[in-house]
Amino acid sequence: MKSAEKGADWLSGSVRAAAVERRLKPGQALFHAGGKTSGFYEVVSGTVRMVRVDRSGREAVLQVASAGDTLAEASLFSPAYHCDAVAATEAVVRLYPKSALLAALEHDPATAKAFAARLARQVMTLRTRLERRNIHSARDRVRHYLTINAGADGATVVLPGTLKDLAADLGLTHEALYRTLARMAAEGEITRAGTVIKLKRAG
Amino acid sequence: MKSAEKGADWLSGSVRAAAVERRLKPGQALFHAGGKTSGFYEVVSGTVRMVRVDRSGREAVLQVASAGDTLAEASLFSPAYHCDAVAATEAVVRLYPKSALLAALEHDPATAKAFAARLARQVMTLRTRLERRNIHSARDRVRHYLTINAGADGATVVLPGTLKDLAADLGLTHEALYRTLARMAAEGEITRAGTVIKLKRAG
DNA sequence: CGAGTGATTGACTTAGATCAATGACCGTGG
DNA sequence: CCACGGTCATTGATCTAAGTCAATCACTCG
Repeated sequence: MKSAEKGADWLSGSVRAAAVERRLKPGQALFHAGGKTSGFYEVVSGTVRMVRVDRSGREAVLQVASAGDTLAEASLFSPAYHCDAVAATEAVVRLYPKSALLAALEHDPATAKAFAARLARQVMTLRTRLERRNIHSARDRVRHYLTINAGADGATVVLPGTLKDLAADLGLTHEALYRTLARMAAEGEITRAGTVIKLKRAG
Repeated sequence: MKSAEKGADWLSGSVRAAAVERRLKPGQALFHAGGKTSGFYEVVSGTVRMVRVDRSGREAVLQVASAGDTLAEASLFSPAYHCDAVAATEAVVRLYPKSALLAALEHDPATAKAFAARLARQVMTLRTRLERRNIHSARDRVRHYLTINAGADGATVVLPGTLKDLAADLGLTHEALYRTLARMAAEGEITRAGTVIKLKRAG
């Protein structure tokens, strides 16, 4: 329970030791486009919104980061931020200073490898989630999620959060998800016990 | 025009020199789940489909990689592949051997940094594309794309491919995209000249 | 014991998917 | 040099799955 040992366990102790926490009020900015980059962040609690605003005032959300998510990794390799980050709620973030990270990349192959590994896995799961969004039917989207997240037995899925969270992840309204799951259960395709779903007959 | 200098220009010469090309017929497998990992790939031409098949035969597409895309970066950090990769068309891929990459990560900080930078940027754009898919209205999705991809003047967007390609990227049917663009043009929000779109009035 | 949130189901509406047809282009082989 | 097959771009008509609005019940937390 040493304080230096909190947070991202995929970073070496020296980098974690250099981390700095910061508390944000809702609406408070973490950084602005054009500002000098100081490192990348991990959201400890609350949610932070990354927004790109073009010169004519149009806004576009690039990412909404919640507890456990990281943000602005790419800023490590850029002198200035390319978007704004604003707390959407009361929030706590942890800054991993650019200098510490880059030094580790240079001098500590193990950390470099771990960092690259994490990014590569992130790329993989993001690509998969994006691919899922290409599926139009709600039911097939749910199937995609379930088959990919099935446990070792290839049939049991334990949801990490609420059904509403899952609905958001799938890009469905919660109502649509409830109905889809209800139909799948009614037709014997799945079995449900609270937050645990079991896949039944194949295809 | 040296052959060792083809392909991913973000990799050091030594890694690129170790690359191996392979030609695939449609339906031919590049690797299988459980197989020993040999490295990650770049698609030179054609398209390759990554598919996860669970034990009961259900399939789920994880990624569809086309010319210029890379795949299986995460396999660098894993002893075995976790999905199948199958050519969807006649295709040519380039293998960057695991050993060469990992050696570079260990001994060549510049390459490690470049590799991490590429992954970080990929994570960023994937998150943005995923965020875009959270937007329900076709029109707002198009707006999101346009404001984020506007050029230096904050108004001009040059499409990288055809409108059909864009439609796929946005998760819309091409018909829906044509109609949406037509409406936006009719209402003066954009101007269009072939593959170039200009944003007009703000908000 | 209220207030807040998740889970669920019903009724209604609509944006976008589907199906279909047409014109513009473009490369290519005879 | 041109006809033909292929793809992109575009527009119309129709249909439906999913979004939206709304109400209820179960739970948990101060």
